[in-house]
Amino acid sequence: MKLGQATIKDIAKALNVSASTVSRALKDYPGISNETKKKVKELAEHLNYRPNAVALSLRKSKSNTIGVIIPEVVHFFFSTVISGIEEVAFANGYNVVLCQTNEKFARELSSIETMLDNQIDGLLISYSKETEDFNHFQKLIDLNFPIVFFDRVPEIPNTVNVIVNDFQGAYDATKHLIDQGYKNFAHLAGPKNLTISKKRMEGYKEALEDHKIDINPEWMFHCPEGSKEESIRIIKTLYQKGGELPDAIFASNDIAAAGAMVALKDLGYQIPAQVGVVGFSNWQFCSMIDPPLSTIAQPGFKMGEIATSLLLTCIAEKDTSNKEGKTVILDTELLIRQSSQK
Amino acid sequence: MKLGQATIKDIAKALNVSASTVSRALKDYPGISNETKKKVKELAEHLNYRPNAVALSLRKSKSNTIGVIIPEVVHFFFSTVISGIEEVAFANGYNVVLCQTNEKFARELSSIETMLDNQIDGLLISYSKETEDFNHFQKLIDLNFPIVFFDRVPEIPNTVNVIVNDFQGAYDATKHLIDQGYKNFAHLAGPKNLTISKKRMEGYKEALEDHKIDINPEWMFHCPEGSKEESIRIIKTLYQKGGELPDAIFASNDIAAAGAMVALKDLGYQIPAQVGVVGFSNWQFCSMIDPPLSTIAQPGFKMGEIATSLLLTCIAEKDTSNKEGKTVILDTELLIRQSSQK
DNA sequence: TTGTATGCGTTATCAC
DNA sequence: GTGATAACGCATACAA
Repeated sequence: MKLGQATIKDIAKALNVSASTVSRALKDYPGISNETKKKVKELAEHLNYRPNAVALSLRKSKSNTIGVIIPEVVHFFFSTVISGIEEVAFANGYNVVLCQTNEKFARELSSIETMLDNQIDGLLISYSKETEDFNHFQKLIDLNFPIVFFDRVPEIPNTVNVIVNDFQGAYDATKHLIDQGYKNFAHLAGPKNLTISKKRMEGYKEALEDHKIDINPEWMFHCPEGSKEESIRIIKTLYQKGGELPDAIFASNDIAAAGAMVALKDLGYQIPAQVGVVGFSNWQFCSMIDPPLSTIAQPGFKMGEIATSLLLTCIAEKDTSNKEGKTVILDTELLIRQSSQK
Repeated sequence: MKLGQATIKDIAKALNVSASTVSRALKDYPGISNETKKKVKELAEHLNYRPNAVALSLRKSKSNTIGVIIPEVVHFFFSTVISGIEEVAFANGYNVVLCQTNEKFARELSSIETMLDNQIDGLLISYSKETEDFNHFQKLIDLNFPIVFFDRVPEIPNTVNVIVNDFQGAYDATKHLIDQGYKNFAHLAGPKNLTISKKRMEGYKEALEDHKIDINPEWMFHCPEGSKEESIRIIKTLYQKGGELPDAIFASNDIAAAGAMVALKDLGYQIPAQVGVVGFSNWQFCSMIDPPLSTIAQPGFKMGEIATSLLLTCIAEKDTSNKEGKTVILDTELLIRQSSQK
């Protein structure tokens, strides 16, 4: 009895019945006398019997485990999503194995391999910033393997995705700045290969166009890192040049926005009086910094919940060859704080 | 060939050899002709053969998986620890299954059960705020099951733990406030049943005693939630009473400290001129809020790395009945920002 | 009502 | 050099 783990065999031996009888008794199968049922259950209880999930996986070719791959746990938004995932998985008897890629493509590949080796029943994934080739996903999809993408979704057909309405969020943020009376707009954009970056930029552009405001391409900055330091650098360089300068900044993530604020304050600019700033994601710090940062809230927990529900459905319907894609789009919410109220 | 997963049997059949031959060929066992080795390996490559980890677990009674139980992923410190854990686990061929308890005791119990059912090789755990009874841990320890506690460690003998020097960190923080010339000290303490709370309070007290400063018991507040709102409530209530008031606050976590700052600013107090504040943990937002919050940095990533290394050692030495406990204590670092510089 | 045989994928232990 | 068999823990088709 290693590790106190009693097996069906142990029970069978002790009771002088066969293993199958024990197995059936434990699951209330018909055709087992109440007496043996009782005996078996009592002993099982007494020995603290718990079925070996590994053996079950092998037997049933089902692990009741889903894999989750995300870029970084430390990212507030993703940690929120994880909570949502865990909640639904747990409630449905599923385990969660987690890998973070640290935004590395190689890590993404190897994580998926390992998870498949471990016979996960399905995969939830938000891919890395380095990922530009989607073959590894395509293979899984071709095999009809249950997979749901969230937040960062690949541009391949017939996938199941959960995203937020990045376009609308960016549009709302930009429109809000316009409504506040700001005139000259700059945008700190995310990594080029992420759809979310593109959508946010499109939302930004469309809001400006709808209000007949010129888009200055020199005031669009790509921030591959997405770090505070990066945007401090960018904003300082821009504002130190002098000449005509933006009085409103929409950043595609809060960290970049916070960096911009640091840079602006360093240079002596008043926020929001002279420059307005809006971010994206609603990290915890947004309400704590000075001035509090207006931003677009994303429903991370909900995204996790929905993605997991969809995945469980995919798993359940795996054999019904229903290969249609589907994309759930969640609404964002504009949170107006001081950084953008002129 | 479901899901494209070829098995050893498939290879054996295709090559007209036995499964054992294939198994041996793949692992370069002695006594296999180079020719068959080559044939087997080529076909394996071609079929993209990958060993079924579940079958291996069952066969070897070893899953190469470790369980990690933490209170909350959204907690910045814990997410840092996770990164450290993943790094070391990954580098050593281990998988990580993750459960968060959301600070619930019941959830902690059921998570452990499920993980054990899944035959994890070892457990890394930081228990919930609700956990006051350690029997579930004691059972595992009695069975010699590999388990390492981090950050929040139980008061039971012969456990393996990784913690930070909470006492010293709190002492440093308090001494720093004293050195800055603050006179009247208040403390926002953590949940009573956590050792870290006690240690931090002890460090706080000892620093005051060492400098012959009176400890006002009415200015020690327990913050079971650890939320911003909670400390706003506490601080507002305190300062609105009037009379003699503290001019320095040491909070046992950054969120509470940030809440205190919000409350103080609302009431019109100048930080750090009138009141100094120091937190604990060094969340990301500390450097972004106004004024930037002085705090005690904890090496979360390193904690994760060390805890995992220790666990892997425990797993390796499981049979050598070396039941000695061990506690690794990591140094903290005082980060002096504006909130405490008079 | 219960037992026997078989298989999930792999490998260790014999045997030839 | 290679193959047959058993075993890890469990569930189930088939017998009895």
